[in-house]
Order: sequence, then C-alpha cells, then structure tokens
Amino acid sequence: MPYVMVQIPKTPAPAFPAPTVPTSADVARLAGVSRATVSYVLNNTGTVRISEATRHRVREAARELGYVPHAAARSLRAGHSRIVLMPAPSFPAGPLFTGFLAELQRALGRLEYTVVQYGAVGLSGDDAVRAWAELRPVAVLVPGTDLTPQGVDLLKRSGARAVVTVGSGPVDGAHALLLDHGTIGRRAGRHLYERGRRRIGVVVPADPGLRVFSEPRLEGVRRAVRGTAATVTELPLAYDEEAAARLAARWELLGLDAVFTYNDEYAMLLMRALQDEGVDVPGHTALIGADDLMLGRLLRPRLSTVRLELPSGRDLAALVERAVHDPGAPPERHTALGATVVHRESS
Amino acid sequence: MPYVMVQIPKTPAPAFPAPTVPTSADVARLAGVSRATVSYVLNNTGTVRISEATRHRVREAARELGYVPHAAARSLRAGHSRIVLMPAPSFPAGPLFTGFLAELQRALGRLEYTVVQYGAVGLSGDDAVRAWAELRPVAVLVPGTDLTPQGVDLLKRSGARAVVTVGSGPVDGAHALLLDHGTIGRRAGRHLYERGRRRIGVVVPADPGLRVFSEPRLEGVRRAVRGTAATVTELPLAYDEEAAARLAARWELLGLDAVFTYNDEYAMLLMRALQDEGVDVPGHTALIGADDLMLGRLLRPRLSTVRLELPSGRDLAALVERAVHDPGAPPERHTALGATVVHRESS
DNA sequence: TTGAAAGCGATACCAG
DNA sequence: CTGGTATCGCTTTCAA
Repeated sequence: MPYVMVQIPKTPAPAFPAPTVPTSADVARLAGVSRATVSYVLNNTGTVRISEATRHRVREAARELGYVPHAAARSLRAGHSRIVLMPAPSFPAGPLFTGFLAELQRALGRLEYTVVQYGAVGLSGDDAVRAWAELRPVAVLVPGTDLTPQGVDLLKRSGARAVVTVGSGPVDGAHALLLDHGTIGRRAGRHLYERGRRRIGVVVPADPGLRVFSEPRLEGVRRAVRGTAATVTELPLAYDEEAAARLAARWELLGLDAVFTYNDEYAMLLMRALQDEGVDVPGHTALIGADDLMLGRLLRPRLSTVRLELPSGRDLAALVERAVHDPGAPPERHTALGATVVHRESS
Repeated sequence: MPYVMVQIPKTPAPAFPAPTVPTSADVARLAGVSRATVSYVLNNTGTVRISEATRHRVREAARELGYVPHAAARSLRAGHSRIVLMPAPSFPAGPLFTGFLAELQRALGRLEYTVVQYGAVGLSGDDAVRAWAELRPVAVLVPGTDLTPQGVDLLKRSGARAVVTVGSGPVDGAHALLLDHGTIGRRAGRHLYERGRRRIGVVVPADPGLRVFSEPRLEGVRRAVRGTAATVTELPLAYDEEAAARLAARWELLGLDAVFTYNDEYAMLLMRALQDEGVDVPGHTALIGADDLMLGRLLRPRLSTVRLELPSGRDLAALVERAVHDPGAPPERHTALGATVVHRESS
C-alpha cells in the first residue's frame, strides 16, 4: 500500500486571529499567582491552605479566560487515565444489545469513567489491540471474540487494569461476561419438544457477523433433542422479505412442524411469510423467537420467545470498578443465567 | 454559577505492582540509541536518514518490549488530537439513528479519527460542554438541542475546529445537519388529507426525550391542513401495550378517521390495539407511520410510512473532514431532504 | 501561604 | 547519520 500523506491546507489568516487556548499558566498570570497555586485552587487540593482571597482571584481569572484543563496533560502527569475503551462490535447490534450498551455507558459515566468507542476499521486482531493500547485505557471491554491471550497481555502491559470480554470468550487473563447462547437454544428446543414437535427447523441468519451467536443457539437446540427421535434442520435466512418468502414457499417440502427463529425480529419476518403462504401458526408449525422484544407481543399470534436475563449495565460497570481497584484478582467469569421461555400463542 | 472542577479520585496502589509500561526511552536503551532516533525510526520520518542497521535494531527492541506509543503524550506534544467527540444522545435512539451512528463511526474511523462517546451524566448545558472540552477534541458532534452559542464558542476556544449539531439546531457558529421533522409531518398530513381524511390524530410519544422530534412532526401536520376544514388532534401515548389499548378503547369517542403515529414502531403498537378493538384499518381509520422500518412492511395491512432520506454517515464524516481542514469557512447547514410518502395499504 | 522546578512521554530542532 | 535538548500542560514535592 502506498504511503500517502495528507496535506493539511493552511487556513487563511482569519480576520480575528484564532484565540490561543488558555492554559493554567495564563490563569496564573492573570491572577498574579504561580501555576502551582492555580492547580491547588482549581483541584481543591486539601493538603495546602490557600487564602480565600487568592482562591477567588484564581477562579475569577479561570472563568474570564474560559480556561478548561487539558485532560491528556493531566493524565500524562498522573500516570493513568479514566478511559474505558470499547471497540465497536463486529456484529449488527440489535435493540437488546444497544440498550445494554447505553445503560452501561451511563453507569460508567456515573463512576467518572470516560467511555471511548473505537471503530477499528481495517485493523485485525493484534493490530487493533495495539491501536487500543495507545490510548492507555484503564479498562477495555471487548464485545465478540477477536481477542487472543497475547492481546490481553499486551493491553495489561500497557496499563489496562481490567480487560473484559462481553458476550463471548472466555479468554485467558480476561474477565468474561458470557451470554449463554447455547442455553437459549436449549430452552427453545426443549420447549418445542415438550409441546410435541419432532421436526424442528432453526433459522440461522445469513449475516456472518451474527454467527458467533447463531451457532451456539443452533447447537443448543441440537443438544436439547439429542437422544430423541426429533430432527433439527438448519435454515439459513437473510434479513429481507424475499428470502423469507422463498423459504416459506418450500415449507411443505421441508416437512417441519416447528421452528426456532434465532430472535424475535427473524420470527416476525418468517411468521409473516409463513402466514402469507397459508401455513397455520402454531397449528401446523409452532414458532418461537428469542430476546422478548416489544414487537413479539404485538404479533398475532403473540410470539413465544426465550427471554435472556441480561446483566444490567450497572453490574458490568461495577465489575469494571472492582477489577480496576484490584487488578491482581483472578478473572471473574459471569454467565448471564435465567434464559426462560415466555410461552405465548405462537407455539 | 461557581466554577467547579471535578476531582479525579485516586486509585489505591495495586497489590501486585503492574509491570512497568515500556516507553520510547526503554526502547532507546535496549537498542543502544537515543530517544530521538527511536522516534525517527518508528514514525518513518522522511527528513532524516537512518542506517538500515539502526532501524532494524530499533524495531527489534520495540517488538521485544511490546512498546506501544502513548497517544496522550503524542497529542500533547503535537498540540492537537484526532478525537471526534460525540456526547450520547439525550433521546432513546431508534434503529434508524443507531444505524446512522454506526455508519458514521466507521466512516470517521476510516479517516483516522478516534470517536469518543461521552456519556454526560448529571452534567447539564455548559458544564457538560466544559467536560467535553477537557478532551481537546478536534471536532464535536452534538445530537439534540442542548448547545448554546456560548457552548460552541467555548469548544472552539479550546481547540475544536468543527462543531456540528445533528438532528436539530441550528446554533450560531456551528455546522448543522438538520433532520427536517416538520416536513415529515407535512408529508404525512398532506397524504392523509389527499386521501380524503379530515379528522386527523397525531400520536405524540410520552417520552420527554422525544419531544424535540415529535413536536415539529405534529406542527408539520398542523401546517399541512392549515386553511382547510380538517382538524388535528394530539394523542399522547406511552410505548406500551396498556397505554395503546386505553387509547384504542376510546377511539370511537375521538371520532378520528386518520392517524399519523410519529413513527413505525408506534404505528405497530397502535394499529394492533385498534385492530383488537375492531377498528378497521384503513377502512375506518387510515394510518401512516414514519422511518420506513422493516417491520412496517411486515404488518398486515402493510404500513404506509414517510421515509426520510438520511444523509449517509460518510457524508457527515466528509463534512467533519472539510470543517477540520478549513475551520474558517462559514458554517454549513445541511437539511436532510427527500421526505417521501411510501404508500402501502394502511392509508 | 506561595513559588520554583522536576518530570510524565513523545517529537523536532539544531549541533555535531 | 545521530544525540542532546526544549517543549507541550499539568501536578506535586520541596523550599522559602
């Protein structure tokens, strides 16, 4: 790849020259004190006593200049940051995961961490890890699988006090928050089996990014009916109407009497296509989704689903806090338990 | 308002002292050269010529130590960062906006920007702005309204070369990417009117965070039928089944013959409730949503909707790049045009 | 109670 | 070709 350097065009001298960013030295000058004093006052340092008059002068000067401290300089001096780095997930995030992330972010914010989302483009594996390490995050939360023990080690050696994999793993040396997709599949499979179904289809999204989730879910269904006469059929499906219609068109040929649709969105997609094809749900084919989204309750028949008790964002934030305080502790491994079938009308 | 600076809590010394993070000085020592030489080699500085032997020794030493440069130190020295700061939106992001953000993030990543999502908790207005400014971002993308001209000024004075409001505004001095919610409402209103409807309801989500969007949409409907005999009725609605059922129960009393549901998700919610109540859609009541989500196509009747042509994340990333290169340029104001009615079966 | 100065890690100028 | 050295903005010891 050729090395290209972007030329930054000089800005035409503005009519009013760009005001230079004020530093603590500027504040000190204006207040007629030293930079040390400025730092003491603005940080409310307890170990030194500064006269009220001086404090006031300093604060006034800071206000007047619009002084804002420089986070990078501060954390350089301090030797550590409060950055929690979260690489963007490699899979399309559904509403469930999106909500989880939002909550997590708020929780971390409340603990005074700064969340940095890193959109690692074109970097893979350990290259990406190096890019993350440049920011010297105090903690790293990695969604998905792309993390090796070497990666964990590099992060720790560059100062990360906590490395947590979210939704997969476990990886040596890292804490893990496991979303047990296998159990989701098992519950769905067991439910369908108990309702008397024996020829079970399992929708597997075509999106390759979702394979990390869909494969364990499929495997879970297989495990649920192992040793019985029931069969499990894999049904690849893209997330669009045409693909669903094609699948529904050959439904009779498939000879299935039940289907687990990966999640509620795919459930809606397939159920609609089946109904358009004249397939009775649940009479002919029982159908169950997962994730317990609002839309499932609105479908007719109301959608049966597997609800996963996600840990709250607060819980994960607490884990981060714990790990940061005590980096020596052995890796925790939390599994999101409580996958339960919500039986409604479609199964 | 008093000037307060947030104190960063100190973390206690770890039980096992972390292995010290290697610096360029360590690399220099191991390679038997000066720090300057290390910098030259690792950055491929073109202006100096270093012997191949030395280059190799330096690279080898860096690899051996697992050296990773310190981004904060680098940008402190450089005087600028590649940070694009994006405060977390104050409204619940739907699938449309979530997708837009993900795309934007990838696009910015491709331009070598680092996206920092800031979950501003408990901070409001200019306090939040000060917190953002501490990171010395080169650009700030603000979703929603909470930005004053003073805020923009503070950000610029602390080094931000581009400030862009997304989805609202405009704010003096900032670029704006406007999502024209008024037009969405107008299109919906006009469509219903042209289909012969005269008593139009407009769903307004109870979520206060959505008011920034829902109010202009409502106003747009009002504007569309201004000067005609048609009436517009505001229908507050929480996003849950019970609220929808209550609303549907008094549908006859409301005497409406059409409804614009804010978006497709609320459309699904309300349509289901109306159908359960025996209200024929579109026979008795015409219904139109917005955002053209996949789920709308799957409903029966298929949902009419207003599709908004969102600018791509790439476009916004390009705007950022332009603004960063030429901060002196006057603020651009882009309006997402192309709100078009997609007429399906529900209206 | 305040100030001078060292130093966090990386870079770029200027000598040699 | 390579090595000192000043510098970015801030915190914190040590002296005064």
